[in-house]
Amino acid sequence: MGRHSCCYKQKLRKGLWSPEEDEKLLNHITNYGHGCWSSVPKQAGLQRCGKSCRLRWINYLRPDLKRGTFSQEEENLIIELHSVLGNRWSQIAAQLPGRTDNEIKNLWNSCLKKKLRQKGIDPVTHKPLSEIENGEEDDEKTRSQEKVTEISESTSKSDAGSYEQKQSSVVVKAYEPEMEVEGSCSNSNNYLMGNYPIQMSFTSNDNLPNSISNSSTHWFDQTGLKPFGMNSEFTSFLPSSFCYKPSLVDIPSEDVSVSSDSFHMKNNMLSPWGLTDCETSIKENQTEEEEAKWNEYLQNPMLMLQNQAFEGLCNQRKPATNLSHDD
DNA sequence: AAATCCCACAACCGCATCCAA
DNA sequence: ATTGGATGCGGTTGTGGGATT
Repeated sequence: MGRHSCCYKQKLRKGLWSPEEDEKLLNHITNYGHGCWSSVPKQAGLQRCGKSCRLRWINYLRPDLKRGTFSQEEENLIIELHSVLGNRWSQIAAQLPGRTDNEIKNLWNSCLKKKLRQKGIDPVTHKPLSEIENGEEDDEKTRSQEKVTEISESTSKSDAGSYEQKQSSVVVKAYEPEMEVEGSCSNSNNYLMGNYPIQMSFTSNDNLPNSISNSSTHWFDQTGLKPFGMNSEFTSFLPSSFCYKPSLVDIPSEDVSVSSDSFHMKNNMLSPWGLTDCETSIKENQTEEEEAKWNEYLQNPMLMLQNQAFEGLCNQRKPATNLSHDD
């Protein structure tokens, strides 16, 4: 027998929505908002449960829905995000404006899984099917680097009419706190440290706001879309999705110093805290830090892709504990 | 033309989590 | 600390329409 659903208990309607029901729900929410979903059906004059109304609104009636078929770029992004997030459909949907988790889940189950298999890729692990069959060990380093390459390629090829055309190059860096920093170098270094800011630099100022100068670096929040300090001039031109090429940003060694629990930025470098000379602590509690980082990854899966690649690159370096500016 | 199959999409179900009482 | 309602999420099923036999 099992549990009775709320609709059964209350003898409410189930199944497909009629245009009249849609109109009632749409009118009600347009006029009054949804508020408490459980009270919506009564207020809107619907013989439905609140859960059903919520779902109908989210998946069909919401005015900001994109509808229509998924573009190739959207499909690529879903595949990339799925490789990081797995079946966390709502989080994947959060990266695709106008798309719902249900829509993406359906697309995945009906189409993308099949496409991946046809390409010889296992849709669960995102590894080559042959590799799984042979039980081969992964080369994390190689895969991570390949992943960034793939993203770079897909973003550079994609959406040629919009953001990518305006930007000749955008580079991004996410900092990794517990990563050891390679010391002593006279030239520029790829430092891997810190965890919150993403740094982007622009190598062309074509179509960029005046505040973003050629070859300058700028700090953004974890989404990569909102600058620290909220400057509307920035947000107005930024892409609505991940339309930039992730790669490492070089920071001149004289601009930063690092100790075991903090890093220090000098020489008028732009920082996310709006200070030119600032210092921040790195949390000592590893468990909390890992948890926080995982939450961060969930909010911005691109960070994980980047960090996977960075870890791969970092593993190729010699470990070092001190940073010297002398060499 | 009818039956069957396949597919995409919509909706339901059950569980987890949150939060206020 | 417990409880129960509200909400969110992911897995699964149902439905309708087009393609195929």
